[in-house]
This record gives sequence, structure tokens and C-alpha cells, in this order.
Amino acid sequence: MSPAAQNGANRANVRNSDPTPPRSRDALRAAQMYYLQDLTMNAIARELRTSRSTVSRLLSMARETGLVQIQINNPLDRAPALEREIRNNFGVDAHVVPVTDLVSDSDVLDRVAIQAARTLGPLVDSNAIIGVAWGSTISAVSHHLTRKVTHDSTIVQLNGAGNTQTTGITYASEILRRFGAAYGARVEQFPVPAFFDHAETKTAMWAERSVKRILDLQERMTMAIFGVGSTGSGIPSHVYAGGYLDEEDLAILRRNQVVGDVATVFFRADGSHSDIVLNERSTGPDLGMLQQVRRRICVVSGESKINGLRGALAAGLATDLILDERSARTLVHNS
Amino acid sequence: MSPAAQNGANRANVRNSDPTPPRSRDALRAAQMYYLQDLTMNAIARELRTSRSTVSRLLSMARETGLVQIQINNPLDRAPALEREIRNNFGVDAHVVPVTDLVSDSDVLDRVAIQAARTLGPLVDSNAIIGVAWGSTISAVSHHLTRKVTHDSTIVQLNGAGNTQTTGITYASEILRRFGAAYGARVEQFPVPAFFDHAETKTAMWAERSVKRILDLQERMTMAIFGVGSTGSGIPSHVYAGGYLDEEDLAILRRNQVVGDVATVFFRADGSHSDIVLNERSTGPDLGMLQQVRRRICVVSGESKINGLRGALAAGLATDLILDERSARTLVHNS
DNA sequence: AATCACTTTGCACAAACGTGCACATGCCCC
DNA sequence: GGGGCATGTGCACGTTTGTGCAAAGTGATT
Repeated sequence: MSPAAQNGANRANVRNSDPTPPRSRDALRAAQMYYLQDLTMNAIARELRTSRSTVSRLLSMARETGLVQIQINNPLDRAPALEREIRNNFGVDAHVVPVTDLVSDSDVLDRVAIQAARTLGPLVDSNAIIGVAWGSTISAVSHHLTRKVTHDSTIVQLNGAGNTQTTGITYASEILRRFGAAYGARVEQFPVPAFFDHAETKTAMWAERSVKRILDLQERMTMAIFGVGSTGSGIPSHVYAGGYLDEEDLAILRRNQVVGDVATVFFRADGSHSDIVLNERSTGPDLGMLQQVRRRICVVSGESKINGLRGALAAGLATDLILDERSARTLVHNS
Repeated sequence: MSPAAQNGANRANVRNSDPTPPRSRDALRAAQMYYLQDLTMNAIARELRTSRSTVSRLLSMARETGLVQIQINNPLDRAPALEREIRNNFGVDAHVVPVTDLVSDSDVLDRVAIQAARTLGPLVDSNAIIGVAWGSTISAVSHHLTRKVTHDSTIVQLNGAGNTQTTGITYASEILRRFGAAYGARVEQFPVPAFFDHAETKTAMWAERSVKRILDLQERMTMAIFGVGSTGSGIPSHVYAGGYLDEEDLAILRRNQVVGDVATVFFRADGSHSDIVLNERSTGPDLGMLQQVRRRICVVSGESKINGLRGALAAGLATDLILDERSARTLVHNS
């Protein structure tokens, strides 16, 4: 976000008395003329007595600030086969991001992230309490959020992010900050490590009022947004490589046939999770509690995550699933 | 609408079994990639293995068929002053179409019509019964409707359109047809003249079952769309010039201080209408009944209609008002 | 198989658009 | 009052997009 934009947002937050900042008034007019009346930017420039380039900039501002919302709605009766199949087989609303074989894995992540961010926008409401996990997928999403004005919304961190190494994850807080900025929401960080060394420490901490406040927010979540980690083939995801777990922990995971995690809470292929001891030291949300949340959005990019995803779906963790087409195919056809 | 598009629509109506026509499947993919992933048309063409120009055409198809919906939402707290004032003074939701002094009157009509058509789209739902008036304003609107898939919707004509002269108004049915095509709705015409010569004929006709069917539909309307006629300064609108009324009728209107009409039902500046005898010969809907409709959308373009509009607002005929900025200013400032 | 009517495609060109850059304007702090 | 900084503007250029046109499908009919 440019410093200019930030400044604008701040000014708006300070409930000052000037009725409408002239800049965004013009942006609104321009947007109406461009998107609703089909004028060219040149024509708009003449009417606003400014240059075409300024109009171009007004319009991109209008898009970025969520003044203009572009939605794609495919009437359910003609929803693409893949999305229908996923809904039928797994009971979640699927949003498949079109992608062909020409596209590299990192491009896929980018595209899924952009589309996820755009899909999220319309679902966010005022008075929402939005739980957000951290990880490479959600980080990518956070870079592409479009702004939307809401009142009294809160972003709450789903699981701690501290670890023993220096593997600088300042970015958990960065991710949260971006969500907060996009939706004009309060941000509540969760200042604990991802895993405690001792389950007793967790018990103790969970009794602290400062922590209870966060846990209470989590219980009242109206929406949760998370990726999945997967122990499957290929690159292990952040949690498995970033110094959060030691050799012994990883051995435990293998012995327990863990296939993946959501917000550092682990589960098996069949979705079971209650008897995995590592979860007692994890700061992620109890999955039973997570299942109570009205809207639970899972973002997945890349086939390496399929195993983890299968487990997450078996556990019923998501109500909505945003994933790339390649993964979607694999998910449906090899099941 | 092009013959091609029509053909497509017909094929869709015939509930055939092929799951998804390949053309619109591509359109959906293209739209997602363009609007949700910010790819260029060139990139999309490569992925779809076609030419860029085809992608351009797919995208315009996606827009026209309502696959892509572009909305402009100005958060209420920063709604432009004009719209707020109108809401406060007249109790209707105003949608002001930005227009500057550089623009000619006929251009204004066009722009209001386009924006009205776009604004309408999101409000139309399945199972709707939509009453539609006829007149130059609504005719203009009907040319710009974007398609939207709905089920079991009905378009019903609000008032008769026949007259004694040859002033070829085939266009009442044309207007209706376009609404029907845009929303995939049944069309119910109202095959009566605009005015009967004798009130008794109306009474007789209103007892006919064929007419009753239409009246019944009108009573169950969920939405009504109409312009206003105005006797005020400048050009008299269609009804006053088109051979619907003779000299004597016009004299009656003047004597009764009629300021305008909605769907050929007349009212005075204060909104009163029940004792205007001409209304007993009009085929337009009883205004009391109209007021029961949940959503009543009034489209107005041009300052010459202000007098009529004032009366219509006083009568509480509209819940939503779409009008050009110049008229909006006049409406607010000279009241 | 040939014809016809009609749709769809790619090309080529013109129009419309985004953006780096240099300059203007306003504001704060010294 | 002037220098420094932040913000906004218009120009110029390269890129991206819309569209008329001719050619290539497509499918029904003879």
C-alpha cells in the first residue's frame, strides 16, 4: 500500500467533519461513469476537468478501495463440473481457480492467492470476527486483499507463531496487519509460540486473562481463514521445516500417521485428531471449536498439499475451499 | 441483441442435457482469469489456446450475459450529499447519475438509462413478478439491460398502450420483450388501450377473466419499474402528445391541476389522485395498490420532469429513484 | 456431394489504457 | 522566508484492448 493511500485511510478513521474527501468523491463519479455508463476515460476526464491519466488513477483507486466490486457468479445450474463434484463428494463449496499446465507452481500460488483475496471480499461483513492463520498461502493471500469498509470487525490470530530459531517469522503479524488494514478492523495478535515445550505451560497460560481474551474472541469467530500443511510428498510446508518441531516431534507425527495440519493442529487421513499428543502443546484452535464457526475458508495451492487437504476435509474443517484447478482434479479423480 | 446471443439463450431455455456449453465454460474461465487474477487477454489466450481477439469477445459476452457483475457500492456513511439529502427529504433511496453541464439532454437520457439498467440487475431475483410501464424513459432502459439468469420470473405490463391514432407504439411490447429476454422471464402483455373512452367499458373489461389474470399478477408484483410523465414546462411527454388524450381531456387535466402521471395514472402536486375522473378511464394500476409493492423503482431523466416527479414522490409511489445529477440538484434545491 | 445460410475465428489496425518521469503545488519545520 | 518533503498532475510512450473484415468452419437441405 502506498503511503498516500494509508494517509487517506487514517484521515477517514479520524472521524473528522468534512463530509466527503474530494478525491474519493471524484473516484466515485469516475467509477460510475466508467463502469455504469460505459464512457471512455477521455470523456470522463473532460467532464471532471482533469487529464485522462488522472482518471485512470482514480479508477484504480476506486478498484483498490473496494468502491468498485467485480463479482463473477456462475449460476449454480451451470457450475463447472469440478466444483459440483467437489461439493458432492466432500460437502464444501469449491471455488476452482482456472490454471493450465503452462503455469509454474509459484505462479499458481499467486493466482490462487489473488482470486482467494477477491473471493473473500464479498464475504466479509461488519461486526465480523475473523480468525486468520499464518503460513505461506495465507501470506500470499494477504498481499492481494481488496479494501472494504466495515465497522467493528476484528481480525484474530488463530495460533501462535513464535519458535526457537531465528527463522524470522515477523510475518505472522504482517499478515494480520494487512487483513486489518484491508477491512478497517482491529487486529488481535496471539503472542505465544506455535508450540509449547510442555503441555503444562499451555495449561497455565490458557488460564491467563490476557490469553483468555484471545481464546474468547476465537470462540466467537464468525469466519476463519486458513491454509493446510501437508506431510505428504514434496516440500514440507512451513511448520515442518521452520524450526518449530524437533526431530523427535517429527517422529511422533510419523508414528501417528499424521497427514497434515491446520493452524498447527494436526490430524490423520481420516480426520481424527483428538488423541495426537502434539496437539496438546500446540497453540492452534481446538478443531472441534473450529467446526462451530459459520464460515471456514480453506485456501490451497499445489498438489503437494492434497494429502493434508484430504485429512482436513475428512475432519470437516472447511465450509469453503479455494484451490487451483490442477489440485482440484487430483482431489476428485484419485479418491 | 445479436442473433447469435439469442440463439444461445434459446438453447439454454430448452432444458437439454449437455452439462455446459463449451463456449460459456470458456467465458467463465476467461472472466475469472481476467477479473479475478488480473491476467492480460494475451496470457489468457495462450492458456485457452485461442486468439486474443476471441478472448476479448468471450469477455464481453461474459459481461453481457451477467456472468460478470460489476457493482459500485458507496458505503452509506460517505454517500454523496445529494443522495443523502434526497433520502432525508423524500424518503426514497436515490441513485444519482453523475452528469455535467457539458452533456446534452439526449445523452443524459442515455446515460441514466444505462446506469438504471445496471442498477436494476442485482435487484432482480428469481420468482419475481416485475411490473413494467412503457414510455421513452423505460424504453431507453430496456435497451441496456444486462442479462441475468432467473427462474419463474414474470414481466407484467402495468398499463395498456393502445390508442386511437396510428402513432405506432408497437414498442410497448418491444420493451416488455426485452425485459423478458434479459431475465429469462415470462412476459404478460396487457392488451387494452391506454385509456377507455367510457369508464363503463373499463368496468366491463375488468370483469373479464383474461383481464383479471393480468390484474391479479399486478397485485402480486414484487417490483415495479416506471418513469414519470410531467405536464410541466418544456416538452410534454408521450402520453400528452401521442394521441392518447383529446383536447377535452387535456383541459380536464389542467382544471384538476394535474402535474404528472405514472403509468397513465394522474396525480396532483400534493400526490392526491383519487378524485381525478380521467383515472377512472385509465388502464394504469390503482396507485394505492402500487404503493403496496415492495420495490418501486422510478427512473427520471431531465429537468422537465421535475414537476411530475415531485407529485409522484408526494404520492409515495417510489422506493427507489434513479435520476440524473442535474435533476437531482433542482429537486433538492428548489423545494 | 454440393449448396446455402449462418456462426466463429484470426488478422490488422485504431482506439483506449497504464505508468515512469519531470514538474507543480501545498505544507511543515527550521 | 526558504529548503525539504510529501502529494498530486500532465505528458509521452509502450502496451493492451475493441472491432471491421475476410476466410474458415458448421450443419441442415437438396
